[in-house]
Amino acid sequence: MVSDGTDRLGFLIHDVQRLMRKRFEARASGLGLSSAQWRLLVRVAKEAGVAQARLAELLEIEPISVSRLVDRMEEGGWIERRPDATDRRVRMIFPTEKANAAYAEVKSLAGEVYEESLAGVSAEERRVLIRVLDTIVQNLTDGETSSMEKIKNTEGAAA
Amino acid sequence: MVSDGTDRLGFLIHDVQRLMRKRFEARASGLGLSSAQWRLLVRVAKEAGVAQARLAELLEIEPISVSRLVDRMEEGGWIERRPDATDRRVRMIFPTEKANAAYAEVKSLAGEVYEESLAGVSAEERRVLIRVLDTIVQNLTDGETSSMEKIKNTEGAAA
DNA sequence: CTTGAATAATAAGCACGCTTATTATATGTA
DNA sequence: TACATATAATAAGCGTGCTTATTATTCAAG
Repeated sequence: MVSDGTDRLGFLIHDVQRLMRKRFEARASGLGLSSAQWRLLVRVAKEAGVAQARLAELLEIEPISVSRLVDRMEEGGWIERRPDATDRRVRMIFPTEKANAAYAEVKSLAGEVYEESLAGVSAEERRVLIRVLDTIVQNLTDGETSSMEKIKNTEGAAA
Repeated sequence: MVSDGTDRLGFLIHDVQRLMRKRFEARASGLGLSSAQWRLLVRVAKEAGVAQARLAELLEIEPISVSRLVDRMEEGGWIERRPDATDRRVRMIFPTEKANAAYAEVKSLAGEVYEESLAGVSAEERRVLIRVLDTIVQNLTDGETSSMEKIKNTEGAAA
């Protein structure tokens, strides 16, 4: 059945993501914190001192994306880089006082955006939404290292 | 404590969008068509000769974003710009033969990505997903115009 | 110790969204 | 007609993701 609406899934997800980001950033613009920066900050708040490479894993983005995001966040005074005593390649990332002070406020602000988004959506529908989105992430994350990576690694790996 | 998972909504939507786009572009990379270009192509296929400004409305992105997207798609041979006889400001956008030839293939390719994403998701859950995403788009689109006169809640079925 | 592979971070440059500003053309009004 | 305003498209430049390549450092073998 093509008429169940799933043929619009990509368009819908794309629109929802863009609109939610826009709405969040309109709210947070006073603070100078983007939604990508907020995502990173949440991780750093939970694991102060985390290495950038680990952050890239947690956020599921590439290390270079973390690097440039951290550049801007350091400029913005949200985080700071400190050297790791045991591995000089590593930069440990810590939230600043400014970040800790703003954390609760931004979190509740994000919550507001979620509530606005979900106006008129029942508790049961919300549960289904979250469950299905979790499933999609798993479906798309699993296959990521199963087919392409294996092929790619066969060229020089277990020689 | 409202631990229904909606506090992760922004993160989930963001991840799903990124993963779906990545998956689609991995499939379509042979054609050289990105997901943004595919979205535009769908519109142009339905309304050949549409003006860029109208495309911006339909896609809900800014005219400048359309302008640069169209630049790349013209270079890629997917669309062509033609002058409008009655308004010299306007560039009418037409799909090329290449686009028409690839259309069905890319559409089924997008469908494959949706199916992979939704593996293990029941028909009922899919219906809820699409309905809720539609609701979110409406919730977030309404407030955008900042107009005072909104005709929302026009759905007759309140529960 | 030395060599070579792996890892952490970064640089360069692209796609696609944005805001703000500019150019060309159309249109409404005095 | 002439002028002011509106509209279509584009330019410049930023943020955030990416791929590919480079540098510094660590680690594993010989």
